[in-house]
Amino acid sequence: MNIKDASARAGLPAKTIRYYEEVGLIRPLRDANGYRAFRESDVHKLGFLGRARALGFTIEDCRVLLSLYEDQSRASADVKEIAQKHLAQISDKIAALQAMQATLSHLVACCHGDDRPDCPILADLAPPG
Amino acid sequence: MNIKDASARAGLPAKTIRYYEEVGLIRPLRDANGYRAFRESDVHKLGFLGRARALGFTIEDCRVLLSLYEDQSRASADVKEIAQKHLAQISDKIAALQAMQATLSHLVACCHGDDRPDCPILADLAPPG
DNA sequence: CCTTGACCTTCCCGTGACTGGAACCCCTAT
DNA sequence: ATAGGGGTTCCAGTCACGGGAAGGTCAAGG
Repeated sequence: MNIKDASARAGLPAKTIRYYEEVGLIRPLRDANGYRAFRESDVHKLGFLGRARALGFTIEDCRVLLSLYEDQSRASADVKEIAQKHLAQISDKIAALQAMQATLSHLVACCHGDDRPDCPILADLAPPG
Repeated sequence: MNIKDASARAGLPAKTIRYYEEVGLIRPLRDANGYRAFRESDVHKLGFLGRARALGFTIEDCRVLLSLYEDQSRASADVKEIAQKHLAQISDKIAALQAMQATLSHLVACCHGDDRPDCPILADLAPPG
């Protein structure tokens, strides 16, 4: 299977697939003409990677998750730990964004938003003094 | 005022200040020895930039906001529009992160997390079929 | 006068996870 | 022979800096 079909099957851009090979997440075979030859197992891995990335795992997390996935003697605790750390980071990001959201939505609500220069948003951004 | 004092006053790393000059957000004077000479107005702008960045505005947003800030004849509607667009992006990011959070926290709760290989997290990441 | 150490300068590389594009090769159909 | 639609590599750019090297400047102390 060439890269375009693998791309369609995995739902990932060809560029992304080449990148995943570059960083060593997959190792497709090569045809005599140099074209990548994807096996079912490669497409399967790409699907795994696409889902893991969609959940926000980093490439390095994906590397570990993939190796755990393929290790039949893994401990589920190892997977859970990675997921929990990632969850904590997600929570941190959400909290930071919600803080921005709170401040900004308040300021936006206060700004009359017409052609007059008076603006509480800029007033808040200005340093005190 | 040299860069270290400006850094302390503005609460921004010296590296960041140099970067802001590089991208044209500030234009400090130069002493005869080539050192940057920060005026009060420069420090003031840096404070503005630090706050705007803390609210998640991009550098390009900051550039526009700063010009509006210094334009006494601005229309508050212009400021409000930028803030509203930014707010929309923040909301999108929060929603995406919350979706990840929901999926992941469910999977984490389902994973017993011991030394057995059975793991619903990996099972969910695996493509169907 | 010399040295030390804390400043300052510019310049270049690295970050994460790709994306776009150039330049070029391969294969099939017309 | 050529046109097109694959494929390949490699380089540059993204965003907002941070790290670190190489070297200039300045005030204080011996």
